[in-house]
Order: sequence, then C-alpha cells, then structure tokens
Amino acid sequence: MWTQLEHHGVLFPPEYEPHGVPLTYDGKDVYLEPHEEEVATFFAVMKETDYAFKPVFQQNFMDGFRQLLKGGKNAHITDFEKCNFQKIYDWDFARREKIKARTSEEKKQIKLEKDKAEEKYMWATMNGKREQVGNFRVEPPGLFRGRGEHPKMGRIKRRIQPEDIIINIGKDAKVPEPPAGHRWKEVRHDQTVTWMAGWNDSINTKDWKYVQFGATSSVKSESDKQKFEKARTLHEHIGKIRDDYRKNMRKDNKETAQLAVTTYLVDKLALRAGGEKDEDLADTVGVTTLRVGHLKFMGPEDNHPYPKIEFDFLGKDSIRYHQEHAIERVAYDCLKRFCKNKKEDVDVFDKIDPSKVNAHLQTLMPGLTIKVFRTYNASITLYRLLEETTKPKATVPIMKSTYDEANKEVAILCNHQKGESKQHQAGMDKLNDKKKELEKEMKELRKADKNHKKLPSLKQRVEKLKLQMETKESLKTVSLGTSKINYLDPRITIAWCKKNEVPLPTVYTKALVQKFNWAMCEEPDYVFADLSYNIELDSGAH
DNA sequence: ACGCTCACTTAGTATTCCTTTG
DNA sequence: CAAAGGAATACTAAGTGAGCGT
Repeated sequence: MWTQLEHHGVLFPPEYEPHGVPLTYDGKDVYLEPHEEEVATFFAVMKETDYAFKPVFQQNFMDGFRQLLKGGKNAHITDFEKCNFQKIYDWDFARREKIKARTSEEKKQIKLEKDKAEEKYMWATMNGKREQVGNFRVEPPGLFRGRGEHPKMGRIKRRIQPEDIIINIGKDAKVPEPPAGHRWKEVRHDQTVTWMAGWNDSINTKDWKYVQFGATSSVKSESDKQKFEKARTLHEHIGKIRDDYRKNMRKDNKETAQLAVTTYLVDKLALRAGGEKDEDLADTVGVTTLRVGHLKFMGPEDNHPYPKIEFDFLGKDSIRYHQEHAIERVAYDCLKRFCKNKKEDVDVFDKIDPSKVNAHLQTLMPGLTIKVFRTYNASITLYRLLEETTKPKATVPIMKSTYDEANKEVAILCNHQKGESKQHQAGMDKLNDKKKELEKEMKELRKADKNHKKLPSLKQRVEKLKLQMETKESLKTVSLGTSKINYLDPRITIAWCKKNEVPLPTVYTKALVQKFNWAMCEEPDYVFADLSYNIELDSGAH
C-alpha cells in the first residue's frame, strides 16, 4: 500500500481532573477516590438519558463500578438503587452552563488553542504526498453506548494507554514520542496496511480501532473510485445475473435455490449480507440470516404473478426494516417452501451464508460481492430519478428539491433512518400556527376588500409554508446523508449539477465537495449504459 | 469447507457551528 | 444581539469480506 509513511501518532484525551463532588450513597455523601469518581461521573452525566434507565445498562455499569470499588475504602457501595448521582450531575450541569456562557472572544481563544494542539496530528505523508489524517484522537474512556438491545451497554470503556497502542510507520520515519514515562505497545512497519495506529477495543476485545487516513486522502479516494467503478461494471452483467437467479430459483437443489433467492432479494431490495454474529452483540440480521418470523406472506396465494411479503426485522444498528414488497412468484414460492414447518426463530436460509453467495456471484462477475448491489442500486436509482423528474431551466431551489426527492427515494431503498428529533413536533406546530395566522389574515382581508393587492403574496406564503411542512414531515425519520456520502456515485451528481447549472454546494457540503474532488475531472456525461435493465426488475412489481 | 482475525466501509447520534429570527 | 433551529461535522459503533490456518 505504501513505500513511505510518516505521521505524528495519536492525540490522547486529557488526564482526569477530580472535581471532589460526592456521590450520595444510602443518604450519605461519599467522597470517592479520583479513579472511582471518574467512573461515577461517567454515569452521572448520562443520568437523564434513555440509556441510564435501561436495566441492562444499569446492571453492567454497576458491575464495573463495584469491581472498581472492591478492596478500597468505598467497597460498601454495592447497590445501584442506593446510589444518588444528583450532586455530580448538578456539578456537571453548572460546568456546561459556564461553557455556554463564554463570550465569543473566549470561545475563539479556546478554539485557537485546540486547533494548535491538533495541528501536527492532522497531517501525514504517504508516498511523498501530504494527506489528511481521519481520526488521530484516542477515544476517551466512558460508558459503552451500544445500539439497540446490546448486552454490553453500560460497561466501562477503560482509558487507552500508550502501552495499548501499536504504531505503524515507515522504517525511515521518525517514530512519534509516547507521552513521558510511557512506551508504545509496538512499533511496526507493515506496508500492506494503511492504518497509522491501532489498539484493541476494551468492550469487544476482538475488535480493533484504527487511526486511518481521512476521506480526502489518496488511499480513500482511490478505493472510493474503485467501488463506484465496480458498481458500474455490475450494470453490464446484471441481465445475465438476473437470468441466472431466475433459472436457479426453479432448481430442486436447496442450496442452489437459496443462493438464487438471496441474490434476488439483494438485487431487488438492496439488503445487506448478514454475517453470523456472536451472542454478546445485539440481535440483528441481514438477508442470509433472516428468520421465519421476519417474513409474513401476504398473498394473493394462487397464480398471482406478484404476491406480497411483509419484511419486519432489525438490521444494522438495530434499525427496523419494515416494508412490504411485491415479489416474483417463483421467489415467493421458494421462500414459503424454505419456511415450511419451521418455528419463528429458525433461519429461512439454512444451506448458505454470505461467503457462499459471494462465491457464486464471483462466478458471474469477478470481484462481485453482495454489498456492490447496494451501491449499484442506489446510484442507478438516483440517476434514473434525476432523468425522470428534472424540469429543465427550473430555479435552483426547485432543482434542490428535485435532487432531495431522488435522494430520499434512495434513502428509503437503503433503509437509512434517523430518530425523530425531540423538537420535531414543536417545530411542526409552530409552522402550523404561522400558517393559520396567515390564513386568518387572508380571510379578514377578503371580508374587507375582495381584491386586496396583498392577497396574492399572502397566498404564496401559505403555499410555501405548506410545502415546507410536507417536506419536514416526510423527512422526519429519513436520513439523506448516509447515501450521499457512501452510495451515490458523485459523478452522477456532478454531471447533473453542471448540466442544470446548479452550483455543487447546493447539494454537497464543503466536506463532500472535498471528498469527491477526485470525481470533478471525470467525464461530465457519466451514465449507466442502458437503464432498461433496472426497469426490467421494477416492472410488474409495483 | 469452515471458523476466525483483521482491515476497512458504512451507520446513526452527539456535538459544534452557522444562519435566521425576533 | 441573543436565542433558536437547522446544517455540518465529529465520533465511534457496527457492518462486510479477504485471507489464513486447520
């Protein structure tokens, strides 16, 4: 991956500074040792979050806290129910208020100092080129916040020391100095990988955390480009691949049929692979790990070419996938057969796993894996929708909304969601009030004078508000960013912007413009060769 | 063929920044 | 000018898949 690599290592979070505020235990104030106080504070600052009310979180936290207290002068603190974190919570609240109350001059000064401390870590040199480093900061200690029903939520994530960290750097480069009195776990010169530092995660001990290059770096853009090129190549093979799985779904051999049906689902629904997971992680699934209870056969049962299936399961990040889809008859019948005489919690596909699906895909196209379908499907959907819905010569705001609508369709396809913000309903109410007010004003004007000249402009404002409300409501749980960052070939967006005279910053943030800089000088009329392949999959299904 | 480790991509949420509004 | 609110970024968890040893 490289012949030359220089960097400045990692930036550690500041050491813990004790505040001396007591924990109240069984009604009595207890002044904790600094390392105990630190952990109590981890919980105290989360006291009012949803996490802190979950029994698993409390249990895991208390197990860790008790372990820490064991053998010390505060070992009598054993019962979570008797712990009162209010005083520490209040101290932290006041601290945060103080930060908020800083004058803009103070804020500027603090930011300046922060930037200065970070400056040297931000850049590294690979193969003679100065490149941005992504995450040079060592993760601070705290309580683990897993997603969904994670069995380890609330565990103490311990402080990472230099002794935990492996530095990967060029043989000729100056090795960054560990903090005084410390040494690195190891310094290596592995030219086959791109990470610059790494350590074992203390929660999931098999996992690794790495310091990697940033999104604008050559390594990252090069692999991004290859990802999108692979998706483009898939377009040339998709007809053949669909013929293959339609033929194989009819085979008696169970493994063959299961490979075909999973490929069909991946192609049509853009599902993830779904690797096997350990017991000590949240229970989530992908296409190959779907269980009988995740499917509901909605019919019609006899001879209808596109009967429906309701899918309801937790995917990556414990995000619920709950969608009903019209399914090709053969696939529907196969799925029913695979589920027959099985209990709810049994795997639908018992003969296969992602590596088998991928091995089969690679017989059809070199380098093809399940995840490529998501990239392909997302990108071609954006392309097709922009082709279909762009109104030539429209204003920039209309162009923006055209793009956002297409982006939204992709987000729904990929099931990219976000939690409804706490302020959403209040914001909607406010807009609604404003709208009512304007309508009242219009009514009164009409009563007083039928042809009042203010009326048209008021009407326009009401229409604008209506549209704003609809957009806000329809996007309240849809996340557009994930597909924009990871799935949508930037060349489609850039070409569309050029063609329609839309400034790129209308749809890309500053960071995205930089990330996709590699795509700027690509041919501007980037297209998928023939859209009919994609339409073939959609026809009849809706 | 299978299970496991490692390195990398993808993901939602927390925090910070910036613009709008009153 | 401050407060609110939304956009952008930072953070780190949670996936995928290659590759290796058995």
